[in-house]
Amino acid sequence: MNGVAMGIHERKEREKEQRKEEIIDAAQRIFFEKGLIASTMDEIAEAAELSKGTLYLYYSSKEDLYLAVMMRGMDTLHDMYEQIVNSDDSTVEKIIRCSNSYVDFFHSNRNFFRMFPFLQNPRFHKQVSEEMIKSCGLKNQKMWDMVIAMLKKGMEEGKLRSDLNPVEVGIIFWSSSTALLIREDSEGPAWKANLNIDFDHTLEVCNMLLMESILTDQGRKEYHALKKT
Amino acid sequence: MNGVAMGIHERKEREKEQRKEEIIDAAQRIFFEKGLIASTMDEIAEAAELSKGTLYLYYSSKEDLYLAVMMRGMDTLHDMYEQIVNSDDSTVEKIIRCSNSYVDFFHSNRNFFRMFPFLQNPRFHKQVSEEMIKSCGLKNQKMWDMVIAMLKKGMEEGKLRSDLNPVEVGIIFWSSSTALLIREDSEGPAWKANLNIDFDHTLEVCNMLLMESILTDQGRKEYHALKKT
DNA sequence: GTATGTAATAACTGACAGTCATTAAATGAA
DNA sequence: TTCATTTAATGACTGTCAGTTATTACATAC
Repeated sequence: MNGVAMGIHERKEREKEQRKEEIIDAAQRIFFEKGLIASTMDEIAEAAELSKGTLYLYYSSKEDLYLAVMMRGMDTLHDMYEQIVNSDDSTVEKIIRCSNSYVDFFHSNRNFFRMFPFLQNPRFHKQVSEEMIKSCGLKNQKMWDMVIAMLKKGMEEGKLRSDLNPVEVGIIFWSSSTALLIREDSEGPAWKANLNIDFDHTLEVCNMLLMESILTDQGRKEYHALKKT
Repeated sequence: MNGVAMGIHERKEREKEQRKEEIIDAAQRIFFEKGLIASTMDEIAEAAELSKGTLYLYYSSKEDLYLAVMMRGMDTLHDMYEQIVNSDDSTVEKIIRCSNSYVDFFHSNRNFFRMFPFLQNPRFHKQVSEEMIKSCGLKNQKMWDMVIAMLKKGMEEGKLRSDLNPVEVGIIFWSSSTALLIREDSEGPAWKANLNIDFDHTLEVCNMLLMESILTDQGRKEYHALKKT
């Protein structure tokens, strides 16, 4: 292989990546509109201006393609968290900002948010390639690591109760927020109409109740001061 | 119509109900084993020793049949809660027992529990008959009413903070418990292996943190006394 | 014993995920 | 420039499955 051949090889590699992105673009439009079940590979192929067979040269199943789209959402969320965690705010402030960001993400990226529960259905995973699962898990891991490190630091600073397990605290916050937002998405209007419940408010209350319990006296003082501003 | 004819009519009615139950029996076996997606109506028909066409005389779609099975699980859960709420335990005690019962239900009826998230996916609902949705919603409503009434009573008794909305408190407890149990089901072993997290313990911590925050001083005293026994 | 209504069937249809034999295009050597 | 070879793309095809429908079998009523 000479220099020219190498250049072609690299260009092809680049074009392949580009094609993969174009396919995700098309898939995103269709999945956002109709969800996983109602979207068909033929539709996505048409939207991508490719034949269906070609899609399978780049992604090994519909579910793989679905995950590829979802990963973009995870990237967005990851970047938001990274920015917060790496800021020079105090830990208490960071925790508050992380909670708020999750709600913001829900409101401004609802279509991505709706994809996340897919991961929780183990029965779907059988359709998904091992590679994609690993890639997804890695991204997830990175996000958790950041959050857990933040909580651990809060404990070392004496802001958070150090008799708690930071991993457990992370799971509790994340899970309860996610659950309330999923409910808001699927049943929000009904609860609003029947019992005048606003889920955004409910989530605030939930976080407030949990914060009250996980903070030390020192942390709680800071928390209340911050809430007033 | 004479008396004899009426008797036949009633018998037929009875047999029809019985057939419906037999179909649910068969569906339950298949759905438990393979989940919604991987189960086929042909399999269920074979398990019920009927033709597929006959299933559609009794249930209008696969999803309807799935919900019919799920409702059995909801009945079980409903009965557990009814018994607790109607007992003569104190309100604080009832709340604790409700939380524990939910975990018990998860462990002894995991196949039913796995069906519940189906309700949270709005995209599936299009396949389900209006009638079945209504029937399901009603059962749900009854459970919520019980729980909310219990919490309201706790506030009136001065055990729970009365500046909180009992509906919101109910949603928060229910959602966070559900979320943690779903996670336990799908990712439990992985978290146990990687970070030595036990979700049953995490859920206990979560409930403890929330309880600490929602109880009044009086309620908290009772709570701690009860926890020691 | 025959007409009528009801329960059940099984062959059929349409939709869709995924495959594969074939075609078209780009590349590189002669 | 020509032609062989590799790579990308196609679209017709297959198998599966939810849901339908024309037909059959049977119980009831007269």
